[in-house]
Amino acid sequence: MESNTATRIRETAHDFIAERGYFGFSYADIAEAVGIRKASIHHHFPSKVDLVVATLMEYRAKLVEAAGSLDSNVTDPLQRLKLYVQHWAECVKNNNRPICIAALLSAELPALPEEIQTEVRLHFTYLVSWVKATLKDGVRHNNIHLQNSAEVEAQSFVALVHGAMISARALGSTEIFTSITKSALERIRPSV
Amino acid sequence: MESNTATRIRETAHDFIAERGYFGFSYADIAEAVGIRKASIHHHFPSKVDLVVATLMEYRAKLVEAAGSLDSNVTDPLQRLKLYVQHWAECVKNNNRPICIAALLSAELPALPEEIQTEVRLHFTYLVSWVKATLKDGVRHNNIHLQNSAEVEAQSFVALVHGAMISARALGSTEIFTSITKSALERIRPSV
DNA sequence: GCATCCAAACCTACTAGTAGGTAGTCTACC
DNA sequence: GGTAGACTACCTACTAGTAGGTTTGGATGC
Repeated sequence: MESNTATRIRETAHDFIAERGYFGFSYADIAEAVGIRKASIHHHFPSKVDLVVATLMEYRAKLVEAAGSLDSNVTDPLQRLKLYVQHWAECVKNNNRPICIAALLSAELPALPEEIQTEVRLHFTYLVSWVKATLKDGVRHNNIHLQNSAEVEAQSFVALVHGAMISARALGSTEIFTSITKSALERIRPSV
Repeated sequence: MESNTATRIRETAHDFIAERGYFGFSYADIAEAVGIRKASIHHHFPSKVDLVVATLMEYRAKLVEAAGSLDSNVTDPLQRLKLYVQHWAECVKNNNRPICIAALLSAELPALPEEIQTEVRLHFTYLVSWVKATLKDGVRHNNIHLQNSAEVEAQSFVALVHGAMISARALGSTEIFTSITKSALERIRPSV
């Protein structure tokens, strides 16, 4: 099992990536935030690539878990997407990792090491596939109404949420994130 | 008037920012790409902040010019938005600065110097206002159909385009950008 | 109960290399 | 002869990463 310190290092890395991207933080920054020495981070994560890959793997595992939990606990597919969006609205509002780190890392993707690129791609693939499955489930139950193929609608939904995070950060406005995503959810709601 | 070298430095900076973000490139990288020495860049742009601010100012000036040109040369508002999207589709396809640098910098905004944050915000404000005005113009001429307020629709449009750039980069697919934006334009087209 | 051993965790002190930035010099041209 | 633009040579601060020693907290043997 992963030690407490390793977890704290990983969580701090997540915080920094969400705030600054891959090149925007150093082992020294993490060492100071966690309250240990730089060399101790290397003990847990030999290289920066190892640390970021571990962070992304944990991040994706949490997504898979949360999505699975929604799937089995919330019967209404539209409601599942609403809860997904609501989660991010909370993050934006509280300025607590208000951006998906996979989306942020994707922005600087060509400059990132191959192993990290792979993890970022896996996150996008999974996220889109979950949204697509949820949309399809909604269509099947007459709970969601689509104007396009589930594939394109899922891609659009993911892109819109990521874009909304970025706009919210640019303009320092939680309101922007909530209004954009609210209107997106309204659009796929069946008109009774 | 700005010297040829200064322009080349600025253009190269734009390339690097679009590829790697603010922290992902150095004066040494630019010096090598342009074919001069590091110190010569400092002659034209004393600090990295100066360089990036100048790059963003030029970028915004180009946007204002292009938008003004569309406004006066293309009467059809929906067509203006189509051409805007098409411009980006070309960039994505040719891998030529395939991401809006304001959107990319916005992702790492909290870590950026104040002067750069200001320029990023100005870009977003202008872009949303132009899209909003174009949407309103389309509604007035029965050329565009909106389900929400022009403000929210403009915010959503900008967010969707930025998110589509990021998804395209993540999955290495031009196709994703075009299909997402195409469906967005279809949605605001009046159903005859 | 207590010495011994071991490994994980953490440390200090260091490396080579790179970051942004500066001082001062040379050259070409109006 | 002044200025723009480029240069060499340098600075300090920081980067990721390493070498090697110290502390810590069990498990084991007697």
